[in-house]
Amino acid sequence: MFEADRGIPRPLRRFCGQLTVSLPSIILTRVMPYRSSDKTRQKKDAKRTAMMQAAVRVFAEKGYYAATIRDIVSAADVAIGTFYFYFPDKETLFTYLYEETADFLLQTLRQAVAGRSTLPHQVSAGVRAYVNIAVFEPAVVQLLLVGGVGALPALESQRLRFRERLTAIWQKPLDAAMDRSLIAAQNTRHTAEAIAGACDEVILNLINLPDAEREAEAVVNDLVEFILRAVAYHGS
Amino acid sequence: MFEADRGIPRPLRRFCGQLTVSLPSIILTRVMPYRSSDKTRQKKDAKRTAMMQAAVRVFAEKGYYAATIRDIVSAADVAIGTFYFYFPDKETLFTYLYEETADFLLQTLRQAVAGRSTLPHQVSAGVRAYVNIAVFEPAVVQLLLVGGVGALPALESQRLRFRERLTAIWQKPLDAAMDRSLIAAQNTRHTAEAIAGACDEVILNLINLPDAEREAEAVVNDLVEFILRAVAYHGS
Amino acid sequence: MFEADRGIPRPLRRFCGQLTVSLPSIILTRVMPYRSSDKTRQKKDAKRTAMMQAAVRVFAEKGYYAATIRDIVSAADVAIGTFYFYFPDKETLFTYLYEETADFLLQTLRQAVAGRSTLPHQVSAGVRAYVNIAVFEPAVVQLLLVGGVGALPALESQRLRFRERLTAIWQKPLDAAMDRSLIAAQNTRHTAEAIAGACDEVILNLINLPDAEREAEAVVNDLVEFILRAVAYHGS
Amino acid sequence: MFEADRGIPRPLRRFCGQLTVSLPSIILTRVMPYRSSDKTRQKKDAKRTAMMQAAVRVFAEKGYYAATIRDIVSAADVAIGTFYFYFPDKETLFTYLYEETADFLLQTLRQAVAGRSTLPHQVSAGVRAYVNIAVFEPAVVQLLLVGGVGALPALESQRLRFRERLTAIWQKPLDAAMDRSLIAAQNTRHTAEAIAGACDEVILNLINLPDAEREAEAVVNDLVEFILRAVAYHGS
DNA sequence: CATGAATGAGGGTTCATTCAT
DNA sequence: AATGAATGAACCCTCATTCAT
Repeated sequence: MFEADRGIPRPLRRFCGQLTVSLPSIILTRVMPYRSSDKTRQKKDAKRTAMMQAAVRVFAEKGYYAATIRDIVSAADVAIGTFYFYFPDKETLFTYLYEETADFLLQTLRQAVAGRSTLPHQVSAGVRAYVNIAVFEPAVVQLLLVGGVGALPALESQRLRFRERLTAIWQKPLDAAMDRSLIAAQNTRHTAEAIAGACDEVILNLINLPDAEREAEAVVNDLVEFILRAVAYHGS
Repeated sequence: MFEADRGIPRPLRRFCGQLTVSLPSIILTRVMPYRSSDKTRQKKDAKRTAMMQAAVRVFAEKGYYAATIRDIVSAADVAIGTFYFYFPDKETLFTYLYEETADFLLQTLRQAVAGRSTLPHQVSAGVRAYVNIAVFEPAVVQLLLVGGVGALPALESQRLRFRERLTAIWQKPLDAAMDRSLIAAQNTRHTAEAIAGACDEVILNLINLPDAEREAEAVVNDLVEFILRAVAYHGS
Repeated sequence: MFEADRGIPRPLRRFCGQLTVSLPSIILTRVMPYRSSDKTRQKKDAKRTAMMQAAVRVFAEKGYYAATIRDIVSAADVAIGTFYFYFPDKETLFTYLYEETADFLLQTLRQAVAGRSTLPHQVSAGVRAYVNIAVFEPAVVQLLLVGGVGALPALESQRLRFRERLTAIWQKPLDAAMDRSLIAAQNTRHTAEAIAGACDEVILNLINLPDAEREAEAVVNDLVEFILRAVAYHGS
Repeated sequence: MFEADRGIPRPLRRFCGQLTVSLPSIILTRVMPYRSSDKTRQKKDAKRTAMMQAAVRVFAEKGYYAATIRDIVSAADVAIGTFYFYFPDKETLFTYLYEETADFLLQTLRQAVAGRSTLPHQVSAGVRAYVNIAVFEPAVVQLLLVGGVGALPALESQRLRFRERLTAIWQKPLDAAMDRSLIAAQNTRHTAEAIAGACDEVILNLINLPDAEREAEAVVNDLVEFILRAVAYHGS
């Protein structure tokens, strides 16, 4: 059914594969633009990025409160003061990382979905993109789904916005499909929420498996089929 | 389709309505068995129960780290020392409350599902029970889905077990139905995970609504339909 | 000339002598009224008072910035946490102590002056009161004149108000005397400032002497004569 | 009475007016003598001087502790490292600036007084010089009277020496006048202290006024009269 | 010479926990 | 049983100082 999709995620996969290294440079570098000697600045940016990577890992693993600045700086192998040279404080950094990470995830999903024209392809691309990120950059998913839950009260609204936007990504193609009577009549908002929650749960379980990468393909297929059934899709 | 279900949740609803008061006495009292004069023990149990109720509320609202012992004792209107008379420490209490709360939720779902014989009734009863708890005892759901996420590292395995058991509740009837070819062939494990995640997300969103109670019925219906479609149920 | 004054400061002296012990109970105890078992409260108040005494000493000796919470608690022989049980934070405590100390000093001067009817007696009583405090409770004077200078920006206005009120104490009798033509025509505001500054300087020097107590009498006399000459007092 | 004085401070006034710019080069340049190519040295000296000016301003405004090296270097528009090229450390610089500033003030007063032959002229010239500095170089006065109070314990003896020398400047002409019976018999030490303190207080209040410059003349006159009355001067 | 990234001791503050009353 | 004063480890953060470039 989704054979046509097989080719789709290749670039994403490769992209995500790079992510392990390059994600930070991609999602974390457009910070505070400032000029100085080019070399110095590049080095500084590189270090900031490295520290952010470390911070994402630590926050993802321990959650906001349990993660201490000491944890982060020792993960980044720098001194405490260095942290405060690059970032104003723990809360600001966390908020920033959460936002950037959410943007990265949402953008990736959005592009994956937007690039397809039929619902099955859209669902397949979206799920596959999500799974790819989870497998190759698990810290991203963990930060969003675990590390940021029950953290700062100030973050709660940010978290809700993330859920909202995530839901919207699914709801949009559903509305389009319902308009064209390709899926059953339904409250697409609730459906979209349910899809988002379903993906999260399955993917979090996937991450915890010893060899997530091998299971990924099956998970993608099962999730896609689950979703297409759940929305009652009946091809043209 | 689910008219027959209407009667089902009556008892649960009444039960849960009481929960606002009695949940703690119900789910929280089989603690550390010890004997003394009957009256004394009863009084003591009542106090412990009251403190646990307070603790659940506080933990659910603020999460493990942000909730302080002071928050809890002042919510329970006792002194700090009293806390340590009844409980060994913060972590132990939280772990215990999480376990008890999980048991309560799982038991309720399990019973709701077990009491029905067809998949639609089972799904309907399960979802309705979950929604009921969420609406009438939101702290329970919040503690399990929010307050306990990213909290203690020690809790992570407990959380996984909870997810496992929650998934199992859905998987069992699915396996039965698949055996009887009432649903499509599928990886029921993945399906069950997806259903659990879907319910969580939709219900968490429900709780955040201003008048959750009024929306509850629609949410139940949408979720049940979503699930039955997702498992590709085709009546006998 | 000031023989009549000889009797005056006796009570003050004795009072101030007690101050070494009782000043805290006098100037520092009308804090946050709250009730509990009488004994407990008394003990708590006593401890708070003791800690305030220690804090005054440390702040007076080292100044606001150089004084650390650790200095204060070790001077009071308690743990760090105890400090924060009694006081909200360093700045609040310092501000409070400064205010209370200023009130005590000003009130004492004001009463000394108000109790006399002729300018020489007023000047004599005022100076003697000031010197007494300086000799028997040097920390009070040091806190006001040294420890609080250049401390918190927030304190600067408080310090100015103190100087203002101190000046006013001198200016009032001068205005009265000028009205009755007992002193030369002059800008009493400037004169009062000058008197206040003169007293501070002489008294600070007195405190630094090895045996301030013995020198005190001479200082009082010299200061009184200085002031009476400076205002050009000519007896009835 | 003091008309003859009018001419006296002219040069000082003009000098002090320049001070706003040139004081640093005047009081701050005889540092650590070392030779190199003349031009280089000059440039270096200029930079050091500029940094010292900035430091005086910052220290005067914020006090020793609240002033950070970052404040100073950003006021001087250089990098942090540059600070440590010119000065060994914060404390040494402050101590040095305090000493230099004190020398400048004392020297100016001493010269003003030394240049007159009668007590009224001496007092007038001294007060006027002090007021001039306060008005045209307030940072100097503020550093000495505020920024250096309660700062470093190590500075305390230096501060006492400054007070000592300041007092001596007043005491010397008083002793001379007393020898010639031009003033009443008195403890000139105490009188000199009182005068010094009186001047400080009045002048500090002057600085805080919105337009100190306009008030300056009145302050000078009032202070001079105050002092001459206080020492009981009776013209030849 | 000048820079500014990097360091880490040390300061203020919080909060789980203990224990005398 | 109940209280709440007392404790101190550990947290976040600042800032004087160093040193490679």
